[in-house]
Amino acid sequence: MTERPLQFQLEKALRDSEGVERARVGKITLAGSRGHSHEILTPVFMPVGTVGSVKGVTTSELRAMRAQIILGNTYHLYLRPGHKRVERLGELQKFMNWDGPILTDSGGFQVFSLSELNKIDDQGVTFQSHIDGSSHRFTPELSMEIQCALGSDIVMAFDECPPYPATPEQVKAAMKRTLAWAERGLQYPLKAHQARFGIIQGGLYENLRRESAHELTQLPFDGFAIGGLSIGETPELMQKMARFTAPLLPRDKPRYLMGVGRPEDLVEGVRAGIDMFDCVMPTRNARNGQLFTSEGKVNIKNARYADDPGPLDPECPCEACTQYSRAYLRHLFVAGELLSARLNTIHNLTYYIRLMEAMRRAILENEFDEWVANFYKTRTKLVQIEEKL
RNA sequence: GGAGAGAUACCCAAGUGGCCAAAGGGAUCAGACUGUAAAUCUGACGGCGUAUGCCUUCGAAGGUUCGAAUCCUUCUCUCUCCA
Repeated sequence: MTERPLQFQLEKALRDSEGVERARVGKITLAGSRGHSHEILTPVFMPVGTVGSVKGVTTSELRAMRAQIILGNTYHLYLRPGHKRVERLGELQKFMNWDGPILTDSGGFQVFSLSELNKIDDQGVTFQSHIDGSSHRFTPELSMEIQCALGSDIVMAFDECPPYPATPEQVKAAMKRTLAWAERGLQYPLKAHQARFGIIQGGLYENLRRESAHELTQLPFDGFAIGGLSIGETPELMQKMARFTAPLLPRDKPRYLMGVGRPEDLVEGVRAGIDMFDCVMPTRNARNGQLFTSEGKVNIKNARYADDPGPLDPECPCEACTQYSRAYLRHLFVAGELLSARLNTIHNLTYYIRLMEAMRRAILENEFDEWVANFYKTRTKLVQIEEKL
């Protein structure tokens, strides 16, 4: 009897005031390729490495900050350097020298983000490459073929992420298509170690989310993702939909909120009952000079840090915080030094990963509510200081 | 000493009678960023005001004109070439 490529052990779940299971702690075990299994402690934040690189940092740096799993992107790696080449070079894990697990996004998000360059029909999507304008056709089958070649540990279904705002009819059509594509993708054989996640769509319509979850969870996926959020709606609406959708997903499988988000969105996501998150925010914002700290966000380019000899975040153990001053980090950013992007990225990812670790600990120690209250109190410290000035 | 060119906002630089508080770039200041077409994008950038507004500015002083960064006179300074 072959083991499933993914097993999820729910260690603890807290109930909210209405008795619904919410914030939870668990352990994902992935079979892994080449006989190396992986364990992921949840809740977890997954750094995004779209083109086979978490921008600005090495894989040894990712290991040092205790990143447990990272993302790669099907569409981007298919275009460059080509999934077959990656496979020849030992699959994505070996190619990028990352010994941990990898989740690949299916290219579904690019249906949304590159919407001006594509045409969707029931069979698939015809893209124009953002690199050279050449035409490419993606189908659920091709997405699976590419992810199979990449050898990722978690394979995402190829979905359609409709834009926001969209009419119920549009969202419903995308949701139905996502469902049909999910079933087609499941027919495609993957490697033995590869787990599959389905993606719930339905926009901001509760009935569509419910229908999507109901249908999709009948299919033999190893985990379920909530897609189609954080695409322009307010954070409050996004959080509300995540909170609505999370309990619709099986309690014995991982729940993944795609593309989210700000630190407070992660807190609200965990509180809603989500296990996995990914977002470009810590890496992209790092390159743009916005840093997340235990006291709130810091725009390191601000003039007020020019003479600040203190650490970026006194509570952070990362290299940027322990070895350099705010004044120096600001100088690096203003001067356009590459080291700025690297140190900022190391810091933001460290902050995100430690945030998840802290939430996991708080849940296990039955202190989650207090922890959340304290989170909101301390992270507004900078804002309060500003208001006083 | 002779000939020529020039002086515009923090810097570089357009502008040769009204559409000019003055293009563009840089610097500076601030903001945004949510399954990465992003080391990207947006805004402010003489002063005051919420503002249609008012005040001060294009080397200096004076003049022409209804109106001047723009035309005239003188002065100051800078650069290039020739001696």
